[in-house]
Amino acid sequence: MLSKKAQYAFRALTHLVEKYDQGPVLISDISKKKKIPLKFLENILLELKKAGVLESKKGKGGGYYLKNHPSKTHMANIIRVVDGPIAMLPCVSLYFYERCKNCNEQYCALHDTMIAVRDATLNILEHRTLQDLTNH
Amino acid sequence: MLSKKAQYAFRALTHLVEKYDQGPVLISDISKKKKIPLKFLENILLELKKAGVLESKKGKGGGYYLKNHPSKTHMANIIRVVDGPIAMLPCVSLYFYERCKNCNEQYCALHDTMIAVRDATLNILEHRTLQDLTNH
DNA sequence: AATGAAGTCCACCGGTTTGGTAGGGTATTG
DNA sequence: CAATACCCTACCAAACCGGTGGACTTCATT
Repeated sequence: MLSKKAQYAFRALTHLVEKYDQGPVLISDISKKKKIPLKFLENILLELKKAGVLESKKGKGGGYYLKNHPSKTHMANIIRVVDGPIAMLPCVSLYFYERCKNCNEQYCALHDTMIAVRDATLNILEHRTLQDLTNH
Repeated sequence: MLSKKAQYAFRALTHLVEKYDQGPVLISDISKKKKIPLKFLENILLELKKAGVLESKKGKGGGYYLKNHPSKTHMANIIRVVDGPIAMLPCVSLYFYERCKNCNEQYCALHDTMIAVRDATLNILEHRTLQDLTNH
């Protein structure tokens, strides 16, 4: 399940997509419009900035804005930044891989199933972008 | 990500599939063979029994065994019992549905993407069974 | 009926994560 | 230089996770 943080992130990003190319947006503005706790949102946006999804500008007239065109950022990317691995097991994760100490056996029974799940999931999440968040 | 509990569950079930039709298997036997903390395993097996996946027999010569043929129990079922929802959002979960209070909007942007992910995932997990755990 | 092997049940526990709050520091810009 | 707005640290309660302990039932066997 996506954490609340990730859901907040998507809501905030939706707002930023709507305001794309209209200059920086205040945290407090996003917070009010999308009803996200201000200080919590601050952390989320900062994290997204560090991950290269957002840019920010300080001082008067400052705020947050998308670094790239909405169509350039995959949903999978957002989830990874905020919630971590998408795969169901560390040993089948592409970005958070860890050797599976439990499957000492050369062949882990769950392995190929979980790879299949991962691929099916990524096939969707890596083809949908932030732009899709406002298509209606 | 699957919890350790779920991973233990699959390991234990693998053992029970191997011993299918050979009578009840001791918890302690599974614990040793699969290196799963005994008491923790106890909880897991009990949970699986309550969910109708396993049967047990008390007293001497007792133990746990699969209630149905391995090909009759889907992996999705196991995950739901042990870890809960498979879907990434409560509002797109089939078995743990909850109305999404955040998407007051008629149209939640994430909704259809997450439904697609859910369907792709279930398409795999509901077609693989416990029997697949030992195919090698 | 007594024994003892086995599952059942329930409470608890320490650590981590999650969701959230508070308050101040620091950099930028008008 | 002061207002603005980002940045950082610390803290907190509640839930969850992985795991343990101990008492209690049930049942086959003798």
